Amino acid sequence: MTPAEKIFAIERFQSSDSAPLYLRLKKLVQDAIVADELKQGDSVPSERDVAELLQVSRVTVRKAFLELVSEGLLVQKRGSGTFVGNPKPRFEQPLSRLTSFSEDMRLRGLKTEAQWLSRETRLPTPEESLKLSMSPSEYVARFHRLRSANGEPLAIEDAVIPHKFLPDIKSVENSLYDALDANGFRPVRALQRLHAVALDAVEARLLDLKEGSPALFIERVSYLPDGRIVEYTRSHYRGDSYDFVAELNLAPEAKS
Amino acid sequence: MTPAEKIFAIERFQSSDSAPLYLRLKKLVQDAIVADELKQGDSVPSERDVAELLQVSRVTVRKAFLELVSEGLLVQKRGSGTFVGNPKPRFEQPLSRLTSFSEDMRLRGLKTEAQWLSRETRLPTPEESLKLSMSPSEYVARFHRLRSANGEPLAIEDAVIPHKFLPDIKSVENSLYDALDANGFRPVRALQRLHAVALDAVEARLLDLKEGSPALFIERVSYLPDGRIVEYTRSHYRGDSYDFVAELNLAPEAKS
DNA sequence: CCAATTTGGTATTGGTTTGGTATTGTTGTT
DNA sequence: AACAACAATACCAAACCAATACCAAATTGG
Repeated sequence: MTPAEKIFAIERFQSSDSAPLYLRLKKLVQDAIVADELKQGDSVPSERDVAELLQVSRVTVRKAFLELVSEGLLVQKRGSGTFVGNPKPRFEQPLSRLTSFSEDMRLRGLKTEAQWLSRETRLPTPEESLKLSMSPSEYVARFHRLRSANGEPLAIEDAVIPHKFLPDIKSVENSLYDALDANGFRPVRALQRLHAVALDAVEARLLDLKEGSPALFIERVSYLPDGRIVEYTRSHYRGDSYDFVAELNLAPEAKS
Repeated sequence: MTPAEKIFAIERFQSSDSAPLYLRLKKLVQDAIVADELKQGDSVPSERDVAELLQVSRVTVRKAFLELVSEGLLVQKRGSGTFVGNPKPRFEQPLSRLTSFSEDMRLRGLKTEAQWLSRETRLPTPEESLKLSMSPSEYVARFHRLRSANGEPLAIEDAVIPHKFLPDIKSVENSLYDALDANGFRPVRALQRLHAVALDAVEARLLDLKEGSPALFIERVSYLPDGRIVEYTRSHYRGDSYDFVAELNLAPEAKS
């Protein structure tokens, strides 16, 4: 018996409960998530498979899944499947702010400029497909720019957005998030990964530095409320002019 | 039977697993690397050869190889072939957790080592006085160490604590926060500032890198519940092995 | 040096799997 | 009797998987 068959066991589903079938299934999935039997990112059996396991129609399964999707517990993608979403940020308190470069600079009172290196609609690279969880045949909008503040180049930013969230790439003038917001697709959270790198010749020239100079490399994936990935951005921040500041709180589980 | 034929044996490839062919092949290669059957730099049979061995199309093999390439496990060169890459593990630290290096590594189940570079009580430098908001005539305890995980140097840490919070500097064996906790002075929050730097000759030698290699420089000031500053630490994390990860939430005030 | 060969790289197509929608029938409630 | 909720069947379309065919860089051998 596979884990999925265990979770979607007809015995769990059939109960003395007289609730409608779709509500019972909904609760079954909720309980499995709470019990950590289904974790974020896990794939859920297809609607047809669940329908067969539980001996109900696929539309009944669908109705249950749709409610879970609207609550962020599940994420669905036609042709791909159904996956457990991330309904709640892992940390109890927001510790860092999700802002775009423009907003960040504005908050600091700096005048920003952006030089377009590339702004185009094209197909994603395999790596971008993976990070964005999208089909390689689905178009993306790419915004590649050199960001400066007070006339000084500070960062190279390479953002990739699924085209469907930003049909008019010309609408992005300064703030990427403003443009996404205008289309009703503002991200609410993101996962960011960063480490130090040495700039290659091209990057160094753009940032007015020597090849090999240290830079902060940041890779970010951001999410809509319903769990869909809306942005994948890679940035290089020059090491000598850009500090990231974070205010931290004690991690409760770190108590020894 | 050559080693390659053994690795890419159709028996290993065919399994009861119902996963797509390309994912099975991907896993086969990953497993061979983990088992050290394929080592860094080894050449991998050509796509056509693997396709023939496993009786699938070359594009199916290609799809598996492309994902492995994007993850750094394989490297491809047209006309030359496919080789095992250098998938060195990268350590990750959540950027939003206030933990010491020891706790962080322990949470990951890694064996950590620390080599003392310096552990002494002395007067603070002017910079340290400023950061700690203390009198230059007040003693501090300094803990300067090279931190490693699994035998590999990862970070240089230079922590300064006002002496009054840590009278017995010998009590710090592994975790600085454990020792502070034992004295009732565990920090509850911190302000951290980070950017990329190039390692100088001394730092580079400690971390087994070339002078000028990129590193992440983190400066942290942490606070007791009553607002007193309890720690000022400067660390260098090598850029090639250490990722910081942050999960972010939308800043409400950033709405435009 | 150059043609042939080997290798990775790309475009296109068709079948299958998956989610998405429309419509219809049954049952309970008002 | 009318209506809403529940649950079904049937059909549509996006995405994935896997194939064939062709292109081009790099290597090899004469």
